[in-house]
Amino acid sequence: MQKETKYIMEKAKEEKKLDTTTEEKIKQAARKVFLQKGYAATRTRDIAEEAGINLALLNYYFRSKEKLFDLIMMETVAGFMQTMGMILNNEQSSIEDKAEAIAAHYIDFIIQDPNVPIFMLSEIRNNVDGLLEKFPIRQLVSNSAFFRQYREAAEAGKVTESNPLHFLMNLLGLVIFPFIGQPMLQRIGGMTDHQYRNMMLERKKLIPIWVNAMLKVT
Amino acid sequence: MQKETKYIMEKAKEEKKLDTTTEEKIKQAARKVFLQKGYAATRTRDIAEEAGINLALLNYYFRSKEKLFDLIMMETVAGFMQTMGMILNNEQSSIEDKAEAIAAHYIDFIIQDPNVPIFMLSEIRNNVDGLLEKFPIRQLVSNSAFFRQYREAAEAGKVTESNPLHFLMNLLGLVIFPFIGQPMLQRIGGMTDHQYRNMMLERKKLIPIWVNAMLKVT
DNA sequence: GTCTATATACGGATAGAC
DNA sequence: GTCTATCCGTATATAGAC
Repeated sequence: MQKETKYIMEKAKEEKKLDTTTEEKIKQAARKVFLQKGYAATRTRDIAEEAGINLALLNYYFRSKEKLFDLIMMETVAGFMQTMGMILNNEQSSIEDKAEAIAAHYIDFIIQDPNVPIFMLSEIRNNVDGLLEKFPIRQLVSNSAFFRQYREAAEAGKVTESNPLHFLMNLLGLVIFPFIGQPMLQRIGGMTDHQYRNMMLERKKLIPIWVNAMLKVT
Repeated sequence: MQKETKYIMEKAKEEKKLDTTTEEKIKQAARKVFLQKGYAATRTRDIAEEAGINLALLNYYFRSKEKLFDLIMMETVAGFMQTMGMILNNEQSSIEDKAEAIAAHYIDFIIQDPNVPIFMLSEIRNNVDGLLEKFPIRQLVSNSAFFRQYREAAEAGKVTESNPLHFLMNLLGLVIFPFIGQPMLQRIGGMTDHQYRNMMLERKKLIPIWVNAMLKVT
């Protein structure tokens, strides 16, 4: 009876309070600091302070700064790619639908977590070694329903540029660049954070229109 | 007579040999390493080694790592903005001409120095304090001939989206994003460096067509 | 101006008490 | 699991000889 009570309490601790676990607090703090400052510029002490824990606990739970970073990086890239794969491989939706879905999803996504793009792109540049190799990019993207649909449309003369990679980089550029260029672009526009955010939300409707127009021109 | 000879020699040293000066060698090395790895990840020893000079000379000429970085950063941003200002403030050229000029110039420019965009954008993110404040952005961009022309065209119903900032961020996104996303995009396409470079060169012609199409749609 | 040697500080990581 | 105290490598910067 006493044993059973103890067991239940431990289970509750593991499952219900998972978000307030020390380990989890460290991970969340690490995510915040790493995404803000990048790997090289963050000190393990910053993370400990942000998490409100003792520095030694970071090494106790995650062994090293690098291992903790790799974990955060993997989760972040995975979180980013997952939806991409879902959308691009939807056999039911058209090319236009997919573009709209990507714009809508990623604009909302990045507004929630604005540092994700610049973080991923600048860390991948250094981590040339083999971070991307751990993700099934060719399966998820190159061999996607989208790429097949696009090639078919090009052969049928329904789109004018035959390379689907141009289309994908255009779409992602229109969605992502305004966020990574925000410090500069917002200053050019003389806008508040709120105004800039609204402009990004506008683009959920505008980008599908623009990319559809791009599909039809010589 | 002796004085004059000495003067001539010093002048020659200053003007002709300027590129092989120790000071200049350090600057060039610093530029290379900073742009590749970012401020936090570069060590002054890396720069000294790259320049083939003694570490102490770096501090002798530039006082500190941070001062040297600030110099490189300022020159890089200035070099980037200068042509932008020239193109946007050309009273003779049309909106379409300007888009074409920007695409052509910056694609060539970034191919020569591929790290410039991700370097600028990721360092500006940290340097929130006041790097951009040192540049006359509003004068160069917000009050440019381009912004005026665009607003006039919008009023005359010749372009469908009335905010020139949308147009500018679209154009820059189409030009710049494929470079900062290269590690990911090149992998998706399964391309060699050479093939990717050719694709970027293609875009000098394609981007003007695309942005013109975007100008005309609802 | 350029070198060697070194001061000084900082950051990652661990030992060991509780 | 969590803390304090500390070790140790490394990075910036300078002192001082040449």
